[in-house]
Amino acid sequence: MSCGEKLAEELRRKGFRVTPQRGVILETIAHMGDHLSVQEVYSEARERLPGLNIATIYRTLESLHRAGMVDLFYPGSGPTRFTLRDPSAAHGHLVCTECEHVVDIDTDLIGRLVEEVAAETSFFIDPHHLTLLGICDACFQAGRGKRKIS
Amino acid sequence: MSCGEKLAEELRRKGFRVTPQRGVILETIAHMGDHLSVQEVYSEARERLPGLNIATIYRTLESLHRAGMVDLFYPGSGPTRFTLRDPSAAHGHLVCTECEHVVDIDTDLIGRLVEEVAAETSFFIDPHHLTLLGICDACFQAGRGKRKIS
DNA sequence: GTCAATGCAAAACATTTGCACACGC
DNA sequence: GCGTGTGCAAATGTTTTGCATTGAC
Repeated sequence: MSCGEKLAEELRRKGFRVTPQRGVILETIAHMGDHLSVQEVYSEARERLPGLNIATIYRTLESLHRAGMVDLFYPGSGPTRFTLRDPSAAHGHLVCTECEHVVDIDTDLIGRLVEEVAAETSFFIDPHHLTLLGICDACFQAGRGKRKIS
Repeated sequence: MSCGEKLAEELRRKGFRVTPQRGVILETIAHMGDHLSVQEVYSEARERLPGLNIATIYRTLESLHRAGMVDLFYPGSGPTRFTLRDPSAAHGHLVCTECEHVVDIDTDLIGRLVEEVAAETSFFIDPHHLTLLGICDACFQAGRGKRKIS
């Protein structure tokens, strides 16, 4: 059974209907990997299913989100992006404001950050939505951006 | 000298022109406090200067940002918000995804988070853009949202 | 058969831009 | 007077919505 089929089954198990559109969307997401935008999935999935409408991507994504199968995150600029959720692990993103590159954050580090903030503020960071903006090492080495509080 | 006038002078000192529009915008920001959206400033400032155009707010905001006088942040949903920068202190926001409420993060805590991430990933979080999404204590007590990794 | 999902088109919303004119410095 | 800043209107890009139809269960 392919990754896409497993996801389809999970979606059905959670009470959502599995249509050909959703099948193709899941298949596409499974093949494309993380940090996807709606447009990216749309372009790719429409090749497999030409009549597919972009509103369907948005609505499917909302269903997947309600089903707890994808996490959304908001890079500082540009459209919302999303990632298939691994239920067993926290997941976060470092977004470089210079090169737009997205890097995943280590699960353990997320756990520590969540605890640290919770201990001090009684605010519980969503470990599936953790997105941090800043400067990546490559951009810093290249002299773009700065690493001091100005 | 009012807060707005001080800000106008700072802006002029940094090489930007101070127009009546910018004066009113600065005055308005100084009175309205933190976590403002463009629309909020626009509504308020237009009462003091009726012809004011919303594009001017956007452009002024960009100038203020280039001048290092305001910081932008991106709550999980809704428009970009901004805050006057206090040059002496880091500044971050906790945004509750249930009630949309925004709380400031303590300067020391930000410093520790920045260091912790930097040590482990060689990625430098921008301490002026730090925004964390999650569940606030009030919403958790009220039974909205959850505090476990699902 | 019922109700959720889809396609289509239009609307909503935030933000940006081109251009002619105004005005701070 | 030079060049930045402004108003206006239009364009852009993302996301949402109403509505009739389709199709999964």
